[in-house]
Amino acid sequence: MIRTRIAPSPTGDPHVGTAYVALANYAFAKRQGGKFVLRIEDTDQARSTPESEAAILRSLRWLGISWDEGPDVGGPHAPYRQSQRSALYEKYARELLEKGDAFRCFCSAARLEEMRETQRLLKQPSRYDGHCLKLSADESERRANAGEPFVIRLKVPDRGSITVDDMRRGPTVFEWNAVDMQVLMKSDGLPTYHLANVVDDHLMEITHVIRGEEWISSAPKHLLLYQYFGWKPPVLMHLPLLRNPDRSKLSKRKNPTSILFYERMGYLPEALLNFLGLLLAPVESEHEELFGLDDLSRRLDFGTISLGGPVFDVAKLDWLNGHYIRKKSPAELEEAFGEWTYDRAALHEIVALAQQRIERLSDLAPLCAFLFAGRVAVSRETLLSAKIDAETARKALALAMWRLDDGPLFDKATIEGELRAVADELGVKFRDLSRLYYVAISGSAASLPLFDSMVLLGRDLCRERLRTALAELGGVSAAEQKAWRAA
RNA sequence: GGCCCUAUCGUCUAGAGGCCUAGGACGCCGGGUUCUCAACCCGGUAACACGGGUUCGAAUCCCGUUGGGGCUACCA
Repeated sequence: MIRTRIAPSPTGDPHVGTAYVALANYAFAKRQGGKFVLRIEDTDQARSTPESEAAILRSLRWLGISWDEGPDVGGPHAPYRQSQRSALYEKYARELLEKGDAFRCFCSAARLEEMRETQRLLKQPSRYDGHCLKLSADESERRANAGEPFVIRLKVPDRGSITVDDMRRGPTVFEWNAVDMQVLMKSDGLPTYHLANVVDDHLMEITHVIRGEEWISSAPKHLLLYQYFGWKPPVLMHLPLLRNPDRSKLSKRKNPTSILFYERMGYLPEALLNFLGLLLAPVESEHEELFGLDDLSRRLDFGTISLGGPVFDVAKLDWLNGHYIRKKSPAELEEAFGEWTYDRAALHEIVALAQQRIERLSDLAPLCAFLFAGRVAVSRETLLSAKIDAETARKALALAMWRLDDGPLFDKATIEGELRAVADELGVKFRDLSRLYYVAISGSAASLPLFDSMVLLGRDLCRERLRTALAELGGVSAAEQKAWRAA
């Protein structure tokens, strides 16, 4: 029985890359009557949030992807949330420690940093130097008992090599002396991805690990863990990474990456699914181009999948979306629009906000139109004012984007607080800066109240409008980004 | 810097030594249809990164160069 999994980390917006990998796993499992598991990798306590987890589950469901086992539907290998499986990882880490396949490391961050710097200078691979490997078992035990903080690292051989086999790429040889002695247990007692992932994949009987290409270089560590535990490793398949138009790894700095964005923008789930599917299962003729989940399962073939990282081509997505919109009956389209647009309560709110600002009923729709739009047209002239020059404006937009990105909440108070903080940071009055935000968000300097509008629009659309306005003013260079973020 | 992956039209790709004067789709351009615009139909533009091999024959195999990407955390 084939068993695959998607293991998202609930540390932010549901990413289209997650959907892409989930789709590959789902389709591969279903194609041979296997099971597809969803597991939440929330071992990063600082960054994981329940809001993010809920959004990821919801987004995948919205796309039409379902799972046989998962935190919400349960299953024979529950729990499916790593934060609830701590005892397991502790047990296995202890086993490695006892067998001498792992060791406690008491090194300070400063020492490790210095070590890496030296290694780079000497043109050597970055790798733990084995400092704490020399500690005797007694001393290691004694220091741990004395309460000294430590991590547990994987012991990696100094010589020899390992071959990683990939369904599409075939074998790749890695020299052990270039593989780092990865931390398996953090000082907070929680496992890192590397340990948790191996333990869970084994326990959950995952037969095929289909994941992004960024994991290739840690595959040797994972395989070594399977060896140490005496477990049969899964078959590996590394998918190429989705790219920005400039070919770098798809990132929200340069592109909308959140599934929520595409949903709010008015893309249909079947269109997004088809688009992602096209990147996984190429077609030979135009007659095969339109397909759904079942067809993807039938056609997916990792043996021939293209390995050049595909650019996320929104123009093609647009075309597909148009196709699916036209294919609907008017009644279906009406229903889709109803689901997409604001609910009754929000509509009430919108009308209330507009009421005092209109003189004729016919003023209502134009005033509110920006709330129903994806992007709005902005120009340099309307964005800038006598009080705010282009430099200040660019910085104000960039800072607003970054501030609004973090934090689980996107409510009125949060937005107001963050935007006012930007004004303070720039040493300008918020009143002078507000016009910029009004134009960026609504397309006009005369509009509905800003913070309310932003809540209604949601984080994803707001971020995209700020990004669009920023691009109109010339964008932000890498150097500026670094400097501004540091300050 | 080190290690690894990768390379066909602008983009997604077909191509598994002769079927390739390299096919399709999106985009773009032109035409048709039409009360406008879309949609639709027809046509066009456009690519095997480069250099060496192997072979009777290479987009396809090998090596090198170059380009792109990833990893290099007590993040995943």
